[in-house]
Amino acid sequence: MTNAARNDRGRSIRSVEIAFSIIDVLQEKGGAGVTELAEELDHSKSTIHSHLRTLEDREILVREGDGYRLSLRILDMATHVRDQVGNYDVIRSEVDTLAEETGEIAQFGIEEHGKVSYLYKTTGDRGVETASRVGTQQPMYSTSLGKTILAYLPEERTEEIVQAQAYEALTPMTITSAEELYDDLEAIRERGYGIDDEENFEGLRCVAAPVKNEETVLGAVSITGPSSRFTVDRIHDELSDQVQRAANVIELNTKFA
Amino acid sequence: MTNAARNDRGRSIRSVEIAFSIIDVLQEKGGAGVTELAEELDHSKSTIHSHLRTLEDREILVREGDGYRLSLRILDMATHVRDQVGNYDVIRSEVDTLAEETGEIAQFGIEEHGKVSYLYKTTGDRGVETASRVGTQQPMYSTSLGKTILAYLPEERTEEIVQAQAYEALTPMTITSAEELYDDLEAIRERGYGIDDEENFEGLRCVAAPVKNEETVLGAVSITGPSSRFTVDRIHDELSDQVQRAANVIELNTKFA
DNA sequence: ACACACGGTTCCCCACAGCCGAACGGCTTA
DNA sequence: TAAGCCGTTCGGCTGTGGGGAACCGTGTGT
Repeated sequence: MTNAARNDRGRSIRSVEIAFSIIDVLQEKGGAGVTELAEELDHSKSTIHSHLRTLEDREILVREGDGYRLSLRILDMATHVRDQVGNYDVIRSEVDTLAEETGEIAQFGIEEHGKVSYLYKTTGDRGVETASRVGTQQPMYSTSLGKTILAYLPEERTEEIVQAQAYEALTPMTITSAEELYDDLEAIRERGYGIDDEENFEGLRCVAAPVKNEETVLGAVSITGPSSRFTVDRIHDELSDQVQRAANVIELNTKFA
Repeated sequence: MTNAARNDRGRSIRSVEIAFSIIDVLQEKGGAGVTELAEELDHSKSTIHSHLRTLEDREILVREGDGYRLSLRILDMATHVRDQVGNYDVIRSEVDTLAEETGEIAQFGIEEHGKVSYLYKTTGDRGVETASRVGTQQPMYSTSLGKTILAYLPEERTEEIVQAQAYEALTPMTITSAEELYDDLEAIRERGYGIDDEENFEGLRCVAAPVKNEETVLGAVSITGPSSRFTVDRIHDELSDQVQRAANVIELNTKFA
């Protein structure tokens, strides 16, 4: 699963690929040496060596004892990225509020590369542990965030993403065809919020509301909780209002590009 | 100040340099298109184009409307990096405590590339604004964090860094020679904590204590405040104890490599 | 104490990766 | 309709970046 040459329309730059595969390994392993990287990535030591030198000069990584690890410059990059997407402060405070009010997990996500990426997440005091972490990705078709965003993306882009999905059944409830998905998107547009009814993870339900203006969706806010506390009724009567309110506040404090 | 070929021992890989210069520009500008990048970086559009394609395939950046920006994958990388350095949770909670107790700015930093990099920072309720942000860098010789770390680095590395500095006088108080610096490092080792007496920024003083075991320094904790509230006496009598206590707690909860 | 193994580093050479220029296509503005 | 601006595609020539092998410095086992 490491090396997959997927998208071969047009050439890719090999040495850049190598550089980033090095970074990937360093991220996973949390540090490695020349020889280790060389055999892991199947390149000569000299090749890896000059790459490491280049990355070190760029201060992307640091010598740490007997190997290399990624440098804190990444943290600075992360701060910039965060601020570029939307009004991070507002997003954070609204998501935090949501988590406090409900005691559950609240999240904000956007679409990237046909998947949902989490920009911010708070775990309320009785929040269940989930796999998602800030910066990680989940499928669009199995999450309330993903489906909600999808419902408000430009038609063309929606089409593109819907068609490109592999539709793996993560639970018995997962949507596994483009048709079902289109139906659900329609339903979301009608009621204004999206639901994940144990479609991504058994025993968990989520509600999400979009942050958008007339033409663009920025992303969506969601709350996640165990089905026992998140009954379908409670979602429609109470929780949907809360996420929508949060989404509105973020919307109002966001300059759309 | 953007393109400086500094360190020419050994060859660097050009295309990787280009890729990262693109990333740098995208970080600064928060997004740009092919043509813009091409002239900014003085390369042909086709070159930039294939680089962008490569980076997009790697999901390092995303098409956003009429340009590209860095993707949220960076946030995930940042999380990993944070966790690799030390026990992030403990560092955060201790630094937070410090900031609460004093109401001022508390920080944790490590040495990277001969500079101090900030891993975590909290601004207490009356904390002054400073330039430092998480992931950014400051000189070793003008900050309490830098000098304190320097005092406990392996002799060889200390030497190397001390010699490599440019010693710019940021304020009238800044240490501007290797000799003065060596003296101060000696003083730090004797008393166990380092002081920045308006050496980095006029009107601000800092105290820092190292996090180390017998052979290694991980980094250092510091508090920063206006000289009016941070009198020299108060630093020695009271604040130095507080940073040292925090440093100790972090130390005890850290597995050294 | 020695030699051996293992990691990082250096050197040089050659193939081909990657950079450029030019031409193209799509979209907006006048 | 034409002109400008953008991203994209193409092909060719050149220099760069990848590989192999030899080197060095350090740690390890006997």
